[in-house]
Amino acid sequence: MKTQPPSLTVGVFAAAAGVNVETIRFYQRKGLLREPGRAYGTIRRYGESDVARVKFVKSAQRLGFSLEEVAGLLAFEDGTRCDEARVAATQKLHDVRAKLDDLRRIEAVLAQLVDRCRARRGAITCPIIAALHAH
Amino acid sequence: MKTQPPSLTVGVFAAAAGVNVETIRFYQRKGLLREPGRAYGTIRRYGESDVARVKFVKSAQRLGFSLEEVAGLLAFEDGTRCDEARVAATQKLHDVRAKLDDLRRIEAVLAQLVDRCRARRGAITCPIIAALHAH
DNA sequence: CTTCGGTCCGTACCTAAGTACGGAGTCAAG
DNA sequence: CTTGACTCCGTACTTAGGTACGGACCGAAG
Repeated sequence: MKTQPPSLTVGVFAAAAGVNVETIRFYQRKGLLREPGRAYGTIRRYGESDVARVKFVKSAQRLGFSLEEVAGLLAFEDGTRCDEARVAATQKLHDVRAKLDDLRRIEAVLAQLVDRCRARRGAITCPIIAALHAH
Repeated sequence: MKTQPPSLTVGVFAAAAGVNVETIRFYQRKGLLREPGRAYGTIRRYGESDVARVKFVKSAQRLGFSLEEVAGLLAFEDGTRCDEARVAATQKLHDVRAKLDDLRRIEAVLAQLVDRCRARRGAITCPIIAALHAH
């Protein structure tokens, strides 16, 4: 596992992570991302792990985690003490599983809709709501 | 299936749906919720189906759907033409499945972390990022 | 050693999704 | 028929998550 030294400028870094430079700065202000020290000069350099981190933030966000929650997830990676991490991770695991259940329900209903629709049964009054109704 | 007539005032309705009154009005402005006509008087009445609808919106939101996307999902229920519905639903189905994949990945990593942590292997440098790294 | 794109930083602005406010109207109970 | 709680409506404010702006500075290329 070669951990190459930080070598990317913000511009390159941001592009690699698929966000814009301002977002990087924003995440730094929020404490989601370190501000690398700037050896030899006043310009900061970033590494691949930073890119991965930002990509992770974006993925988690798409799944409905707020930046604050993402910060919680990232804390595990950042070496919180084992006990705290376990408790927090267990909690998050519950959350995630609840989300999975909900999503699976939606998936089932959508799949069914598409299916019925394909079978051309005239007016399909799709019961998406009904399906979710069961909480 | 008894569809009782609208009989709830906004206040009761909002409480039943677990949101506040202003949110109801907001959803109406956004077209996510009908504004019931007000038979006999100037006060609006809502029914159980409205409650279900709002609850659905809230569920979908928790899963990372924006109100706009939720509106899209609800359009199926509201009887769009079959062809359009099928196309849109198919698209949504892809989205949902992508979300499911991501969530499952996170679930796996979290479960693994909790597990390892329970086994007390000292400092766990949890590779949440690495796991998500594979997109 | 100039030059010109990139960085740095503070501050201002933007959209989504609500929340709050205040005045006017309503309606059921006393 | 008055009161007090609730509704209605427009408008303004708030929070999260960014985006945009503009002046000063840096640093590699010519």
